[in-house]
Amino acid sequence: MRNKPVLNLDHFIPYRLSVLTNRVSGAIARHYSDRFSLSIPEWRVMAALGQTPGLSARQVAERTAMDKVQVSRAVQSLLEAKRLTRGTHCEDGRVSQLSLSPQGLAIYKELVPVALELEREFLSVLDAAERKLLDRLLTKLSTAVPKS
Amino acid sequence: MRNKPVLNLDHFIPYRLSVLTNRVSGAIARHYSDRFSLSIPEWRVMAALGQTPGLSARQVAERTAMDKVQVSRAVQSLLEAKRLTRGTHCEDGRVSQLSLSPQGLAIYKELVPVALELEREFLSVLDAAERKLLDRLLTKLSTAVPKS
DNA sequence: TCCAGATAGTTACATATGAAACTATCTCGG
DNA sequence: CCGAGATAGTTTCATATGTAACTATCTGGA
Repeated sequence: MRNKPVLNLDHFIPYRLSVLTNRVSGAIARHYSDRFSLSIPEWRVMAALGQTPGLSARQVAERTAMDKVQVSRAVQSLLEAKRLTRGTHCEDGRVSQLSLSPQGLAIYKELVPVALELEREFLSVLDAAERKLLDRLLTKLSTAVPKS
Repeated sequence: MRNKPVLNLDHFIPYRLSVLTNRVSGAIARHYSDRFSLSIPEWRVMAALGQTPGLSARQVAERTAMDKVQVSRAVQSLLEAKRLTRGTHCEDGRVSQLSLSPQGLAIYKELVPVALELEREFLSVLDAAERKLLDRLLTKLSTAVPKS
């Protein structure tokens, strides 16, 4: 006698991951959108360029796991807000070179501590060993899903 | 001498969670959208009702962490596709009673094993102890983020 | 040198989404 | 019994997003 197969959402890991992630991202996004009206893609682009200035749009896309259209749009609105500068690679006219402008850098410097503090709060329910473990589990799991 | 604050995305847990989650959700979504052209919200509604028939829209929203507009739209398109039935609560005319139709149930029964298999694959890089740990960490972390 | 791909980035279009306003129904105090 | 909220669910509207088509530039082989 086969009983009907059931999927209990409360125990389904992909679902739980999704709910948790959306809440965390939402909470962080609220901070920087309130303060600087930055969208999530915009903030990601800024974070990538704050870490590594001079990246091309494609490189930003790779590092942030965004697609190139998203990056293109975020770059455009950041340029309009004068939070980014864009040059062209000297040897390849297709490639852009993006960096934070002074204004962009100022925002970045103000937001980084906020982001880190929110992460700290979020992780505060875990002790040091658990945090290390979480890091390790995320690394392992990331290898298990296809990049695209 | 203060150096500039840096946020390394590769070590920023909220960001890593987000990338991982989007890849996992995307991989799962591809399966059921290819096979039955179900959107993510639609599948979530079906999963909730497969587990607990007769829920109201609000209850579905609570259980799936979706907002009521999303649920309303998903329900509407599922009704059009005859994958759901809707009645009205006998004592409160505002409240709907949603269940999977026979067609909906057939789809649900076909997709549940697929979802579980994808979860199994996803978790296959972890051993049993690590899986238990992941479960525990997710539970703990979920208590650390505000519901809305 | 020239042209058939490849690649970087943008644009256009159709669809998805979220916030706020709206409708319908219910509840409760007077 | 009636009217001021509360609640369930829908609709509207403005914006965000993904896919596919497009432009511009580069590369490598004939």
